[in-house]
Amino acid sequence: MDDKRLDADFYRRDPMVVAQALLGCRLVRVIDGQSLIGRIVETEAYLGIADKAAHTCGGRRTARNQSMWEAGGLAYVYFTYGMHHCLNVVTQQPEEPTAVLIRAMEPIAGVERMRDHRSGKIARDRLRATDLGSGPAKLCQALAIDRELDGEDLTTSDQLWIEADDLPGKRISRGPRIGVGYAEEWALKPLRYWIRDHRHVSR
DNA sequence: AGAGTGATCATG
DNA sequence: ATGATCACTCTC
Repeated sequence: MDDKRLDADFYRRDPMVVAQALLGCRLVRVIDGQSLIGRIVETEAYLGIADKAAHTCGGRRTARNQSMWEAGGLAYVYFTYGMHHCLNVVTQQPEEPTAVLIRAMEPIAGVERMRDHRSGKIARDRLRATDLGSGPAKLCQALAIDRELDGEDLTTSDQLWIEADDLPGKRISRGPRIGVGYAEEWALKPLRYWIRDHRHVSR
């Protein structure tokens, strides 16, 4: 039953490769014995020390970003803007601090529980299907992902992992990453990937 | 287009 | 200690 779980070899590759390979895969979050599942439809690659948009730019190593310095296959969850969490998967080898940001998902299972988690920000009856996973902080809220899951090993965890899957006939688009305007020449590099024309992509 | 929000980090 | 920043979201 676990044969589709992505293993360490999947994650220990170039983040640009992993970012594209993750499109269509299933993100699984188990909470209180219930499985919440979303299909990944949008990602961004962060290329490490040289990447001026990455948290590890210039070799920065802090308490927050420590997970990015570990081996590929861990979760890197960070907190920002005083209220939002975002989920990354760590890629490559230890001391190669690269990662892929999960930017959007299509809710697949446990949708009512996701709505519960998202209610409060938006009144429950105003929540549309695309309000559950069409952004990195929205999907973390829907899946109840916070810093407690930072450093979680996605290859062995019973709370959070990713399974191989595909969307037959999907087309991949790419473009500049969102929200990294400060990153100078790195701001415009096409390191954001998404499934073309998919409803649940952000923006 | 602007506000909200507080952990995080570089500075000193 | 302090101040600036922020891989975002919501509402206007």
